[in-house]
Amino acid sequence: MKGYIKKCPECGSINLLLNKEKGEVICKDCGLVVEEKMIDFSHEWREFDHEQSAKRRRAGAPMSYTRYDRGLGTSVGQKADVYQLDTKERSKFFRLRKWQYRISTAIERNLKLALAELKRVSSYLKLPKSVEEESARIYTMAVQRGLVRGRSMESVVAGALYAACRRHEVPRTLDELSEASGIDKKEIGRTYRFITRELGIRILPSNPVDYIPRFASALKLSPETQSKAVEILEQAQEAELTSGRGPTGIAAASLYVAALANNEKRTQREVADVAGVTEVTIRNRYKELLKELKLKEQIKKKNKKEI
DNA sequence: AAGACGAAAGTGGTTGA
DNA sequence: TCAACAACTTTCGTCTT
Repeated sequence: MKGYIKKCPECGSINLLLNKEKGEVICKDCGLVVEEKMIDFSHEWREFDHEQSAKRRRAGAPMSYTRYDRGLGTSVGQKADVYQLDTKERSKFFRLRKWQYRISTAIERNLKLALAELKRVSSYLKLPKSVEEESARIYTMAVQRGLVRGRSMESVVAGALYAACRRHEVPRTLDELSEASGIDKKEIGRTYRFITRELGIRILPSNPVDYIPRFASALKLSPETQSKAVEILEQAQEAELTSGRGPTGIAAASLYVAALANNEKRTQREVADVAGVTEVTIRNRYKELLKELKLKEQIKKKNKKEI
């Protein structure tokens, strides 16, 4: 968590002060609270045996970023007990409750809506829990830093999900995210780039291999073909055919070639569709693969054997 | 007729002055 | 901030099976 904040978003100062007690990061120069509600993960005690540990442990259910209040909400009590108080106390009570309500309506109402949307999209895409949690965390930070302003909530949610997928190496294409969330692909890409830049999240370029299993199963290709495709992909990476190219295109071309070599031919159109690229891109990658890896011979040999 | 192939023009994003 | 550029797409005509 600490690693995400490098400088003050307001004045750009790197002079940040961490206040552990309050769980806040404050900019020394302009006073902006850069991040709040941080968690201190450090132990302030040590335990030497099971009994001590049981005595000292005091945490409850795990906190989840997928709950808008992280499962730790507070609300000022219900009306029932108010009537034991005198008039003065009672008005104080109502004042407090009003404030509580106002505070929660600001950030938390947004979060509540956003996280509902996030869960919806995430379950639509059948994303693992860890990714959902990560994206919720990213979204929460984006809200705290005011990055949602001027952008639609949904697009930021989609961007956060995309980022979380990439970080956990379960890549989904922008097209899939777009279909699931109903946000324009370009918009998601823009928001994704914006929030990762602003939050200083480092994302490795996605590995084409991560796409293979999903594409292969969508095309109903055999496991042999799938591993063949991975093999081809590795050769391609050795030959430095992969850098700078769209990972989905490379994955698609490898699958196409592998299917061809294993007599499970799929049309370029079919492969292109599941990979979310065009036939032309597949052709280009395919051509490079043939040229650089001399796969032509391999395929010919294979065909001869079949005959 | 469908699929594969390639050329040409257009798009959105990155980079370097 | 703008122009050059690389990757990718769209579109379309031609060739192959």
